[in-house]
Amino acid sequence: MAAHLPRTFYARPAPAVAPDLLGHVLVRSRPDGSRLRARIVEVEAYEPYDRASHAFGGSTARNAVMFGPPGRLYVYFVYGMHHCMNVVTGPPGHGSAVLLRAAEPLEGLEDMARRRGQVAVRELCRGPGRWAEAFDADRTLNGADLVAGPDVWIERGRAPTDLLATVRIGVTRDAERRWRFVEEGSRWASGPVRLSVSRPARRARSRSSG
DNA sequence: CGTTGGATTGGCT
DNA sequence: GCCAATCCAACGC
Repeated sequence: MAAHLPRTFYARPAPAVAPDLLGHVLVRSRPDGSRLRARIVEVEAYEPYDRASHAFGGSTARNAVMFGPPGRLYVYFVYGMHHCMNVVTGPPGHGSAVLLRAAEPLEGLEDMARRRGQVAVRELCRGPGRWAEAFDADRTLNGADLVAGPDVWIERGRAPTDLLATVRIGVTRDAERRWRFVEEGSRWASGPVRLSVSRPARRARSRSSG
């Protein structure tokens, strides 16, 4: 099997780990022996001195995993109905993490689609809430070890040719930090994948139905 | 294809 | 009480 990313990979600041995660593959082993696999194309970094982070203000019952050792999964519940998956980074006690926002589904697509409902393959893991649902991730997965645990891990994948750093999505405080990292041009991402929106090449007169 | 608002729980002030 | 690291359907053009 492909090599897991080692603990040292995660033991760095979130804004350093985040872009390095692009291209690697999140794997979840299912009880029946099958696997879910998806290639990471979009992530966001959160640091404890950053008011957008759950860790801002210190450790609580909800965010305690963020303050534990790096290389664990931090799963939280939001908006009363969605879960989001994060990778804990930095030295123990630091309180930083990388939000997993979007991925290209590689294996177990039928399993994902069963939970996601009748949606296009493109929609299976495009967005943190969608990806968590596709991977059947809830708070029972909170704290799972990605390095030594048997259930979920990250293996090496093909690095992107180019990546883009933009502002984070849905963030209102400390919103100016460009800590969202996305594989440039990826059709699997949940937000902008280009620096500027290019004007549609509309020659002469446009046709009625475009 | 863009924008808008509702859903619905729980964490923290 | 307030509002959130979101998603989706409904609308208007």
